[in-house]
Amino acid sequence: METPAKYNPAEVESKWYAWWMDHGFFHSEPDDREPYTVVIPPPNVTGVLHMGHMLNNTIQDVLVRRARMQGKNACWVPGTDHASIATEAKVVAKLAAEGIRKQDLTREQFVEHAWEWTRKHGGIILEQLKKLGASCDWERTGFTMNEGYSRSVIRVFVDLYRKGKIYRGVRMVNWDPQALTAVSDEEVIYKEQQGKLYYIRYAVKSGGVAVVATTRPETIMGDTAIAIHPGNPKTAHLKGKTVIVPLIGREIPVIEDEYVDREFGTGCLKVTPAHDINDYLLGEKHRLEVIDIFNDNGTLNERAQAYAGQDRFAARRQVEKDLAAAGLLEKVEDYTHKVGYSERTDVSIEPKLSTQWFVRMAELAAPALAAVENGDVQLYPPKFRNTYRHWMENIKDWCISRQLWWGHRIPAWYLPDGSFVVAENEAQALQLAREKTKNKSLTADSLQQDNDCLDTWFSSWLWPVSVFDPAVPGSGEEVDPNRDLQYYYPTSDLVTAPEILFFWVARMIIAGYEWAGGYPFRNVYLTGIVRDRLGRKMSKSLGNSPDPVALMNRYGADGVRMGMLLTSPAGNDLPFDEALCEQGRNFCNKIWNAFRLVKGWQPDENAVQPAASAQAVEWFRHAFRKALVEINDDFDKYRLSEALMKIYKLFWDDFCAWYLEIIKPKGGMDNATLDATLLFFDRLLRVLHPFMPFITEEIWQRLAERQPGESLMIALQPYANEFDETCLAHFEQLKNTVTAIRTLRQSKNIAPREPLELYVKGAFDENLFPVLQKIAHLSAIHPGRQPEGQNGHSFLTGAAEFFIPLGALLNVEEETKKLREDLAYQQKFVASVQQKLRNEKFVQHAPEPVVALERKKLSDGEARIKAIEEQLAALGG
RNA sequence: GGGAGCUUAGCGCAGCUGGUUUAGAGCAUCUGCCUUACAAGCAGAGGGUCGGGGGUUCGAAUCCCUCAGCUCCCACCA
Repeated sequence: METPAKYNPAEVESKWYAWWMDHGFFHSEPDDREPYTVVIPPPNVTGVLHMGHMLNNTIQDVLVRRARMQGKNACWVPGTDHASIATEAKVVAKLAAEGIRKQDLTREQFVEHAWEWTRKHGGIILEQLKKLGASCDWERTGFTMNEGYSRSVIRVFVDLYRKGKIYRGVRMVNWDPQALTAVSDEEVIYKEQQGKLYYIRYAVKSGGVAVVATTRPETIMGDTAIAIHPGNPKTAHLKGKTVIVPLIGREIPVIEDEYVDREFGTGCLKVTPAHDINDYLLGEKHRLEVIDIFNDNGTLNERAQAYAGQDRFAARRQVEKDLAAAGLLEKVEDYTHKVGYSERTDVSIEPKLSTQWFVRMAELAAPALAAVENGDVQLYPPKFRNTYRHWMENIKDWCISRQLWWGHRIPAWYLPDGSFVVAENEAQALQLAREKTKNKSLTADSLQQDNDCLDTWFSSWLWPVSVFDPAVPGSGEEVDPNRDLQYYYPTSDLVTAPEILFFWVARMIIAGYEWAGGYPFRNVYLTGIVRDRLGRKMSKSLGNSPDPVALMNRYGADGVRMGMLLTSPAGNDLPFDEALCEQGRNFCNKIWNAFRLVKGWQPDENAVQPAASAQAVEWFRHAFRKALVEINDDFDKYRLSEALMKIYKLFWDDFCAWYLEIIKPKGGMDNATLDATLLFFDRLLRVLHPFMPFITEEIWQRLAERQPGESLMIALQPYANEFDETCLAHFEQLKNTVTAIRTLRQSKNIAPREPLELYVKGAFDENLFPVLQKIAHLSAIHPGRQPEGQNGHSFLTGAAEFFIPLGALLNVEEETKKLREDLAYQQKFVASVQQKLRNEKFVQHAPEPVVALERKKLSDGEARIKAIEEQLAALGG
């Protein structure tokens, strides 16, 4: 096989991905091995790959590939989420562009359009993941609207209903007037906004005036009271009075409640129970009338009298004008406040009373809270435990109905009398309805299924269960023990964004305990949020996200993977910078070139292994082992970027810059060294493979003859062995010595290969002399004191003294100055250590090893001072 | 308003239960090199009184208090 001079990622990546697929390496079936399972956080079915996905899926792939190479039965389940609001919004927009309005379609027609859209766009994102190298088991690709999956969702709903954990109720919900649906609290984004505070005069029936401050003057038509603080003298004169709502002339009472802030505005609060959550609570408490003045689309209704039909914002301006004209507007102040916006449509949320379905959460949440508290489920980084606890302890009931068509339709059927039954299907519903009404002649036609869909998260929370077992035991019926669920559940690691810790992670844990007998995953790795250079979150709306596919084309998938991982410790934000991908690409290039070098070495049967090579092999063996131990430790702690950085340095610095340079043959390559080198390369590729799957497979296949179907991705990770610290320390000193010599050459303008002589005195491993001689380009190494009467440069590494004769090259003055500086530094150091040791309290209180260490520092320092003084003397200084 | 976290070289970070660290890598920067694996490279160098102040201790980047700045989560004062 010829080795191309340039590494071509595009070609290599598509080649190996297809080959891996052909050989079924991604597919998993239960067997005797230990399972390692990951379920993908399913992206929106019509979504497009963004940087967040890149990060998230790279991390998952690293974990999965590594587990596979540890001999585990790795199974990474991919799939997509039907994402009801997001998808429905897209379909509505697409139809609108074609001149079709949703309200002109039947539910069935609309859903068919949505399916068509899903079939067309769904899966694009999965194809993009393949380009990244994701080793998912594509035969298990899931979808939250699959038949089996839908059945689980419905069963779970029915099960919860029967357990009394689902109820229907009138509640204040976050209404999205554009999507015409309620959205959950979590889907409301509060934005700081420049608004106005209007001071409005309400006439008091018995004479006088009450001034009320509000940001929403258009809601006065829904006012049913004015509230004051019972202990506020400023408003005491209003107690028990009746006031008249401006413009519409309705009479409303003044109520007293401690909720009212005496300091804010005028101390007088208008109460609009239908349009403000706090007012609603006040209204409930004081049994106030509730007057809803809005239509679902945000326009005002007939109860707003003259303003009926106007949009809420237009009405606000009109009301302001009319109030001003009537002399009822005392003043208007600028006011900054926060307004809730719908995450999906970005229109401002209207608090609205409506009948919705809710899940009672408190009891369900208890085991899920305990799971994280007692460590059954580990969060990485652990700081999220606090947030998790806080949320779970204050959990509120979950509004699960959405006024949408795309999604799982709520399995409730209304009877002619207005009551309802909940069942898995229409037939069962009919049966229940007949039993309930004792009317055997009731027909399906007389049942009307609820029009709403379930919140997307009501299906996502079953993901780790349902992808393995579509038939969740939800109805209380006996379900066949499921082979896959038993084997793969609970999953091992979940990798996701912290922003959906509550949306999704917490609810999956809840669902796991409720229906699958335990936690759904052992570890949760919460990734950072990918931001742009300005620190803004990358998002489609800002258009500040680079196109991942273009990035992969430019830097190779391996390069981008490395770029994503290098600086993304769990839970920290990742300010994305293309330079990181560049670094990744450069590393690929380095690996490729190292391979070209090694591949070019032909074994020479007659060549004898040089001493330097033997030493280098011995050293690198230990260096590799040590790095491996540290890398394994990093993995155990989910410190992937640190693990990667260690491999990066191991390969680039230790393997390429030191090891390969030392063993580079001048003539023929001996077998012993070559074999060792090929083995090292093989081991390095194994450790690298989870991070950079493509280039490692390409090189591994070229490194030796392989059997058909043999692949690095199913090879085993090396085992961590004992390593020799002494050997590593000796080599470290060697490196420092070489660096000192190179620095000397640079400062004296001595060419790198100009031979020099070296005198060594003191502790230095003589076995390393051949290595030192070779890479420092020395003509000779003399053990012993520097020769008398020669000018030269002296330096220290560790406890060894070195001398290099320089003759005329040496600038005595400069050298003396340098030595004096060094001397001063050492003296200061020794002085500080002496001071410490003179401190009786230190010697008494500090543990013995610490004191001994200080003593050693002192004696080493004194020895160095002595050596420097001798050198100065030799220079005649 | 409540809670959590962060602040260490130009940048993004590591430094775990205080003592082999008078602070560590990476990238960037500067200097010298086209040395037949690699200029997407090689060799070398510089750069931080660990946000400010106080305390505990023989000893603090590390523990405590306090101030300042930033971030996130929760709540949503009209």
